[in-house]
Amino acid sequence: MKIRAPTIYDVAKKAGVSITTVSRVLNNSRLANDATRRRVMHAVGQLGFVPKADASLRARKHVGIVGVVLPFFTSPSYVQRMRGVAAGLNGGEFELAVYTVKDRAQLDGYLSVLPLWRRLDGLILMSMPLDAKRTAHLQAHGMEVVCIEFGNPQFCSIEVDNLEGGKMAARHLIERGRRRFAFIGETGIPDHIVHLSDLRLQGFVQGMQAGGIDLPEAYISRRPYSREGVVEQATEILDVEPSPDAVFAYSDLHAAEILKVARRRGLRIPEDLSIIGFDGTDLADYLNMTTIDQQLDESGRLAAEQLISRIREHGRPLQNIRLQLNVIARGST
Amino acid sequence: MKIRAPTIYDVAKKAGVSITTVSRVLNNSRLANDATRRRVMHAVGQLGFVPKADASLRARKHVGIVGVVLPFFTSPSYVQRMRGVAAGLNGGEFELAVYTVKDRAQLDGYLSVLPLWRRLDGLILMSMPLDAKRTAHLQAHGMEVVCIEFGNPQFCSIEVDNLEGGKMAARHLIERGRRRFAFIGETGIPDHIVHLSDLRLQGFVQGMQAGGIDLPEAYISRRPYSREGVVEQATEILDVEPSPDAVFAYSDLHAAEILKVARRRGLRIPEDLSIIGFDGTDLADYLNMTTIDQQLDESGRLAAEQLISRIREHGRPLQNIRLQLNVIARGST
DNA sequence: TTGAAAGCGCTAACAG
DNA sequence: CTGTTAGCGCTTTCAA
Repeated sequence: MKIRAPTIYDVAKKAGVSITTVSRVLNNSRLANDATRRRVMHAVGQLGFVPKADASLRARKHVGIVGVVLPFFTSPSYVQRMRGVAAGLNGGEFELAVYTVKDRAQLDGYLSVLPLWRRLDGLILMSMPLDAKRTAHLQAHGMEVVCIEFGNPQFCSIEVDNLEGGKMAARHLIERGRRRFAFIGETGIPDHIVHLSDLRLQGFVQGMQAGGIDLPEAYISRRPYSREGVVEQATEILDVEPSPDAVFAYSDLHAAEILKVARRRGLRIPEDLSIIGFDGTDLADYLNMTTIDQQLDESGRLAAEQLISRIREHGRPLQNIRLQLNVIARGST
Repeated sequence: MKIRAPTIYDVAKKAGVSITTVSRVLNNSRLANDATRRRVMHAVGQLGFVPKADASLRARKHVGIVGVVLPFFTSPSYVQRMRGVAAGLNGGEFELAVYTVKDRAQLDGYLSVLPLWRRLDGLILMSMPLDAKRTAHLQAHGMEVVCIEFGNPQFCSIEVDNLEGGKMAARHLIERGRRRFAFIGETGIPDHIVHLSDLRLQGFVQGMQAGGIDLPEAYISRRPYSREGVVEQATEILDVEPSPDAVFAYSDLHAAEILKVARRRGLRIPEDLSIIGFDGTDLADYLNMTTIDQQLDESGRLAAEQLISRIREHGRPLQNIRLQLNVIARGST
């Protein structure tokens, strides 16, 4: 039983000829006796031999693979985007290569090296910042790119108005008659990931100001994300006096954790405390939680579709799409 | 004046390093000082160097890509397995190619063609059945395989005792003093996906019998999965007279939906109705829901690790791992 | 973290 | 017509 993939050496041995002969037969050189040729081809068949180079050097117009670069797919928002991408790839004409990136250096490495190899027809960048130098590099090597959560006039992009999202949250809570607001978000996000927490907070503050409400520092909590961390954040925020009657969470994941803490404390939701998340994940649905939907699946699907259409026809006009945000009002507000 | 395309030798000379170092930089290996990396990339840019993919492929021991074949990653259980896989790939020495399969034909297509293609060092099959013919084909072409949720003596596999899982659910509910049980699961699962619902049901029934309890047909609901479908299933089951005081759901996703229906009906959980899910997903945690944990992340991680170790050393003994199931008791029971 | 040197699978001289 | 052998450009030990 062969374990390694067969090579021309194996074929040569099996056919009782030299590797040269095998090479010649495989390359249709006329320097090859017909009987020999048959012997070689028979061995090729027996071994199921496929020349290695052919496998990847298929002189195709494109290689049929698109890459997705993302920080991880631990959190539901990335998952739902990926789900959209998979849907947009539709049918499997393009394969999907996933690159999870854990720090700036690795990201830079991928961005500089991937375009050189030409093993990828295009790249979807999720929540990855892209400076002018990287952009130029990618363009110079003809790599098609779609950015999600990071606008870039040189490439297709799919974004959402995070500032407006914050405002929507504020408006929604104000409409619900809430008055003492709090925000729980992230900070210290590594610099290879796009940071949006502060933008949403800023919108939130603006939205509240428009309603004549203030957000004192004590009601703002930002910290690097971890499940335990959010529990602490929630605990601290709920302990502030007077305690808030509404919390806007940077993500549904944050909101879910806050909800748990609130329930454990015996708070009635939404009577004692309103909670609104951000993302529009399935999780929010299962938790019957109000959230700002940012059409995650759709963003992934669009990214894939745009990318493929640009791969097929390089001249296609760039699209910089801004998806609508919507409040999905549910039981937590 | 040479017209020849530049090679790593040229790059190495220009950057004043060895070809080894150039190779490492090009492959984004972590063994490469940042300054060195920059020097090399600069030389690459200057020379307009493009690595020859076929030479690389030839010299490589393996291509550095593992594939995952799975039906979709819509449901949290797949996501968590994928998360584990990503963790097991650890560091990016291997890239991840994802193949989502929508029907039997597509599965067969991938399984017959991927081993020939040689673009993959190994394959992780999630919830995919594998007959003798496919097995032989994969083996014949030296493809390393790890099966999750489907035992196969020819390959590494990672499984869980679903029958036992059903029993555990029954025992847990009996301990909680429950007496009128119901089961909500799936049926009509397409034949390219491993079907486990009935096995869990069977274990559930056995576990109940051991406790002297019966499960009449009316308390068993099976249907092709959809969110609305589960809502209907739950509604119907809760309408049976006398109504059940405990439900075992085939998956956490089912359980989540049932929980929602129960709450909407004003049932107190767990006083009026106990709900136990299966999977041990984060979702169950967020919902404070009891579940049978099957160590999803761990299964993915192990699969990746086993696969890589077999790729590195083909002779390594096959491992057929059976992971432990655990009841995670939470507020829903 | 780096480099020297021994491969990788295949093609291309060149000799027979 | 066929085999020997020296590369090709890149990767992978292994030792420093």
